[in-house]
Amino acid sequence: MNMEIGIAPHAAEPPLVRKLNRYVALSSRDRHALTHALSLDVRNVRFISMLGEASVRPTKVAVMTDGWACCYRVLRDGQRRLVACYLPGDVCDLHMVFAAKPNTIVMLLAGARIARMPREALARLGEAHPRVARALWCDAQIASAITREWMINIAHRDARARVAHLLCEFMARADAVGLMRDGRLAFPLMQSDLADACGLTATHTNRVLRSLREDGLVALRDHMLTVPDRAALAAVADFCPDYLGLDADAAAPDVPELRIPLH
Amino acid sequence: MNMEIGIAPHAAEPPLVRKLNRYVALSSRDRHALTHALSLDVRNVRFISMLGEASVRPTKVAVMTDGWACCYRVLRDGQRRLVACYLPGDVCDLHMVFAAKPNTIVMLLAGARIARMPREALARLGEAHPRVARALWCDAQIASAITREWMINIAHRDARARVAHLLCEFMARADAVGLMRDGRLAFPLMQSDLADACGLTATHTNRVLRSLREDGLVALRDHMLTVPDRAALAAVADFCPDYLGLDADAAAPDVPELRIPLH
DNA sequence: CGCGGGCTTGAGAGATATCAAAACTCGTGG
DNA sequence: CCACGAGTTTTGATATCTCTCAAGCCCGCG
Repeated sequence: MNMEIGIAPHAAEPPLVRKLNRYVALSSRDRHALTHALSLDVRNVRFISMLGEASVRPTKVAVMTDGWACCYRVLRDGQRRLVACYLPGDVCDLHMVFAAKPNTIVMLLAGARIARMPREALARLGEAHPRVARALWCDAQIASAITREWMINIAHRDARARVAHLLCEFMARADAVGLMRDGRLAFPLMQSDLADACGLTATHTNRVLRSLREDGLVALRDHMLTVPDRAALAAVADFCPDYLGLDADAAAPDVPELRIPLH
Repeated sequence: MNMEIGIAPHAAEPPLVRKLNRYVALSSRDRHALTHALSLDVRNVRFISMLGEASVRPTKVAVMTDGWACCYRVLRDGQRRLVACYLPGDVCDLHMVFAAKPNTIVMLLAGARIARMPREALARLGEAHPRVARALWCDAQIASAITREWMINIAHRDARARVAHLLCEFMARADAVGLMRDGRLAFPLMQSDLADACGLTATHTNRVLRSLREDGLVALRDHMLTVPDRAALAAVADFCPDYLGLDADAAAPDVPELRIPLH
């Protein structure tokens, strides 16, 4: 039934490859090299678990292949605050590789699968495949843009809009990697995680979710997020997905000139 | 009187070069190349003014040489929210160069000076000088870490601690580029900018500043920030400067292996 | 001297936090 | 199969921080 068989073995390409290919048109050699590199060290995560150890620079870079992960900032009193979430195709810990003293940790949620590459391997890949390197810069900048957007969300919107905005973002990102099934998304975060990401208390997040549910905008039950009318939710959230860099066409006009090696 | 003459013409090196040299030990050829590239297009800013145009990808990358700049996220209703501030040595708009549709604008404050490099020139520089490229990655990741910290600040701390934290960060960064003069810092931001960066209203920020002033922690007058006891302010703010990557020694252990070209 | 932008202060409203407890879910062991 | 218990969600009542609106003040500038 798969009519794409004649075109390319796309199904075999990891989500990261497909994503990067949207930012920068990669050659088939580029894609193969990255796909291969991502196939050498794959790990399945049965239960929620930490990726690496707190405050030590990872020697490998981890890429989500399946499932969800969360990045927490660890405060000095031991508290944790959610600062990012990762879906398939996202690089989890590049920021820690460059930090002298990483102050974040990544938690892999149950059911996640990651591919890991030694940082030297990634570096060599970047040198041999400059378009891949450029795409990784784009990706890192988009990750940054997402953080900025979370900051704006927390600083600027009221609780209802915050939660709605976060959910819209998750759906947009999930959509881009084919995780949405007619308005439904397997959603492993707890309400307290959502609260944390929105700068709210769990109690108040619960009330907000109820209010959204009562308005028929959102149903969150059994680890399943259902949004009957995404446009309506986006209106509540003032959500504009441009920052995610997802619309393939508008993607970075193929300007091959800006490159900075990832050393 | 300058006893450093015999060592190196450090004074001539732009702040960015000195900063990058802390992340990655640069060769003198690296430093010269970057210094030269930063000397070709220098611009003085008399009055507050926009860098580039809203939502157009810059063709040149701007680097602060002197003074202050602010980066705003532009919301759909035309409002602006402060998402970053730049001091000498900071790259202003690299994130816009990679974005398909930049949603931020950079404002240069009166008295700022910037150096601009065409992005192709930066790319070539990165290829010819891999250590510079790696340092630019580090710098971008630190910029990201600062954004994360602002997010935590807004989400996690009360108004007093927020303002104190932001001021601590500014002082630490200013210190690193030699802008502090015995506990005093020329401080061009208005209270409403501070408020914006902290996710507070200007009114409440004013009250917080008064409270900090009454406790003898902060004096902000005549565009001059005075902090008699930085440790005391840091305690109020729960400030830990590690994320700024400023302590030269702890800086990225010279691991030359991770490079991704900036294409 | 008058004017405007930024700073300061006040009073009241409102959104969100805090504290507390009940209801529900799900895996586990008896 | 049921009971248990930990973790999660839900609800309620109250406290409080921050916002909103409004006015006065200060100072530099035309």
